[in-house]
Amino acid sequence: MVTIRDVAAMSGASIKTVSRVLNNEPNVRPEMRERVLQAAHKLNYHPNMAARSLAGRQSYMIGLFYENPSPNYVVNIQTGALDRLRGEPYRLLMFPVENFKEFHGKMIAIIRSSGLAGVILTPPLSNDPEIMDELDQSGVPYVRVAGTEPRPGSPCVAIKDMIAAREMTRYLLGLGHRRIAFLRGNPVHPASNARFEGYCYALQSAGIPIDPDLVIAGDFRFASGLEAARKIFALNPRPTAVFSSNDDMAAGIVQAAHEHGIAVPRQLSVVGFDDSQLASIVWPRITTMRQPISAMAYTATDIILNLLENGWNTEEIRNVELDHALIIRDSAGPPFLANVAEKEDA
Amino acid sequence: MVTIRDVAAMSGASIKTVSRVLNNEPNVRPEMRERVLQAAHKLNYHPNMAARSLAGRQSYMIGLFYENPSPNYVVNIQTGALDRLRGEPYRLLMFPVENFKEFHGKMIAIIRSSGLAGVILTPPLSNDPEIMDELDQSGVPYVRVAGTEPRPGSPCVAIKDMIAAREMTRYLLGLGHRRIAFLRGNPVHPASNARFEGYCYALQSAGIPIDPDLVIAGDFRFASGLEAARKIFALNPRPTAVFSSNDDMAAGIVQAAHEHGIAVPRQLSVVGFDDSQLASIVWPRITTMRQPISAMAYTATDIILNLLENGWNTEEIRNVELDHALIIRDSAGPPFLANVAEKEDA
DNA sequence: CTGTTAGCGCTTTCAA
DNA sequence: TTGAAAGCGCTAACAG
Repeated sequence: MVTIRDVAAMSGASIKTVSRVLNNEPNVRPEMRERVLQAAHKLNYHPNMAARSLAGRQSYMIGLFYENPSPNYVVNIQTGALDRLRGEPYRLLMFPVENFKEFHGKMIAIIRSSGLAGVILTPPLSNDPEIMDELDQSGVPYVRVAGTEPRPGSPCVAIKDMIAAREMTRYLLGLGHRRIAFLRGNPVHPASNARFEGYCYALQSAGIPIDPDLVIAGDFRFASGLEAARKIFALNPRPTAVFSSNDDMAAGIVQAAHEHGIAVPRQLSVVGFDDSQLASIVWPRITTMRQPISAMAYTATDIILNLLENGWNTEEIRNVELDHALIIRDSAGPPFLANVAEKEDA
Repeated sequence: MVTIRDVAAMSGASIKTVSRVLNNEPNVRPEMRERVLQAAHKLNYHPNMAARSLAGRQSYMIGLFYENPSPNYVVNIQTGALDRLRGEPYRLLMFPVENFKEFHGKMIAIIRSSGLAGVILTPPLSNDPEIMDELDQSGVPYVRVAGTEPRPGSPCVAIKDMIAAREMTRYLLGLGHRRIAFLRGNPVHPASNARFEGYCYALQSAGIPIDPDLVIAGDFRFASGLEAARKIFALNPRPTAVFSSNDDMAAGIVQAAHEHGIAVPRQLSVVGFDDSQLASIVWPRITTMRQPISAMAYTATDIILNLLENGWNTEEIRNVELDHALIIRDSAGPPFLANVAEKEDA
C-alpha cells in the first residue's frame, strides 16, 4: 500500500507538503507541486478516504434517503445527484427507508456511524418534522427535495406544485372540459396536496364547483391508477377528463381505458404529472407536467456541496424553485366528440 | 462526539474490551459485555466507520458499478443489493460509469481511494476483461451480474439467457408462428448474443432457417424499438411475431404498432424479455421472460459478504444460475388470424 | 513557502 | 479474560 509517506520520500518533500498539493492548498512552489504530482502519479498513489476522514474530522459521503417512491423517481434523483458529484471527492450512499415512521430516532445513529457529511431528503422524508429535528440536532447539513413546509435553516429545492397543477387544470379547461376528475397521490407526500389545491383553485376561478365525486384517492402507484379508473368509469355522467397527480397513475388509467374500450383522448382525456419515462412509452403518449427531478437533485447536491466547501450558512440559502413545463402529447383533447360518440356507440 | 473511550470510562472497562464487545469477539464475561452494552446505549454511542476502516485496514463499502442500462434495471439491481445489506454494517456506494471504454485504468484508483471492500459489476462491465484484470490486480473480491464469459476466481450470478430465449422462441413456434423477427440488444452486452443464440437454436431445431432480414439491430432502449418497428412493418410479407431482447424495445414496437394501426396481438405478436415494470404497464400487457434481477443482485451481494466475512475463497464459488420464467400476458397469440385479417382489411 | 509534531477513533499486537 | 501500547494514513496546528 503506497501512502503519503512514499510520495513524500520520492518527491523529496515532507508529507505535509504532499498533503498541501493533494488538497490544492496554497503556499507551494509550482515546481515543488509538479514534483509531488509526478511522484504520486509514478507510484500510482491514491489517498485513503478513511484516513482523510478521520484526520480531517469530516467525511466525503453524501447520504441519499428515500422511501419507496416510484423507481423512475429514485433513478432520476440519483442521476441528478451523481451528475453533480462527478469530479468531486464526494460519494453517494444510498439509504432506502422502509417505513419512515419506524425510521424515527435512527437518523443520528446512521449519520454518526456512516460519517455522513451531508444528507439529501426526498419526499415524504423531506417533510417529516421528526426526521428534520434529528438532522438539526446532528448538525450535518441537509437539503430537502420537494419539501413544502418552509423550515428555517434547511434549504429546499422544489417546483411550484400548486401553480403547475393549476396550469394543467386550466389547460384542460381551455380544451373545453368541465367535468374533470382529479386523482390524488399518496397523502403523506405534501406535493400531492399542493397539486390538489392547484386543481381546486383553477376550477373555482373558472366558476366550477368542486364535485367530491370527481376527487379520487390514489397513492402514486400504477395499481392505484387502475383502481381509480374503475371508479371513474362508473361515474354517471362520466367526466370527460382525468387529471392524475402523477404519470404512473395516469398510465394505469390509460391501460384501464384500453381494457374497457374507452378511447383516449376521444372519449376521455387523461393527463399526468412528472413527465417520467412512462408518459412517452404508453399509448397514447401522455400529456403531462414536466417536473425536473434530476435537476432538483442536482441543485440539492450543489447546495450541500456549497454548504460543505464554501462554508455557506443555511441562513443565506433560501428555498430554490425550479421551473415546470407543460408537455403536450396525445392523451388529451377537446371533450365535445367524446360524449356524442359515446351515446352513438351505445 | 462520544468515542469508545467514553464508553470504556463509563463501563469501567478498557477500550479494548469495549471493542471486543462491539465486534462480538469472544473472551468477554457476559456480565462485562452487558455493562459495556448498557454504557454504549446510554451514551448513544456509534462507532466511527472511518476510524474502524483505518485501524482495521478494511472498509465497509460495497461499490455497485453500472453503465447506463435502463432505469428499471438499475433500480432492481440496487434494491436487491440493498435488501441483502440490510442489517449489515456494509453500505452501498453507487458508481455510474459513463463510458466503460474510458473507464479502463481507473478501477484501482477508485477502489483505493474509496476504500471499497467489494465490488459488484453489472453488464456490460461484468464482461469487460480489462476491468476484471484491474479488479484481480486490486485484490478486492468482485462478483459479476449477468456475466457470460466464465472466469476463474470471479463468481458470477446469471440466468440461462440462451435457454430462456430458446424457450420463448419455442413458445412462439408453439403458437404457430413461422416468420418470427428477432430484435437484438446492445451487442456489448453479452446476454444480448446469448438470447440471439437461443432464438437461432429454437428455429433451427424446428427446421426453420434463420432469415437475416428478420434479425434487426437494437440497443435495448425504447427508441430503438420504435426504429426497429419501422423496419419490421416494411417487411413483406410481414413477420407474424417479434421477439424483442428486452421489454423496453418491445414496448417501442407496441407503441409503433398502435401508431400504424397494427393490432397486437391479432396482426402481430410481440414478446419481450426481463419482465420489467414496463411490460405490464403498456397495453396490451407484454408477454415476457422474467429475469429475477433483484434476486441476482441479492445473490451477488450475498456472495461478496461471504467472501468478506467468512473468508470463502473464490475458488470454491462457482457461477450461480437463477431461474427464469415465461410470463404469458396479452401481447402474443396465434398467427393465423393476423394474415387473414390483414388481407381482408386491405 | 516548508516541515515537525501531535493526534483523529479505532483495531491490533502482545503481555499480563 | 483483560489491558497497555503502538500504530492505520492522513490533516491540523504551529514553528521555522
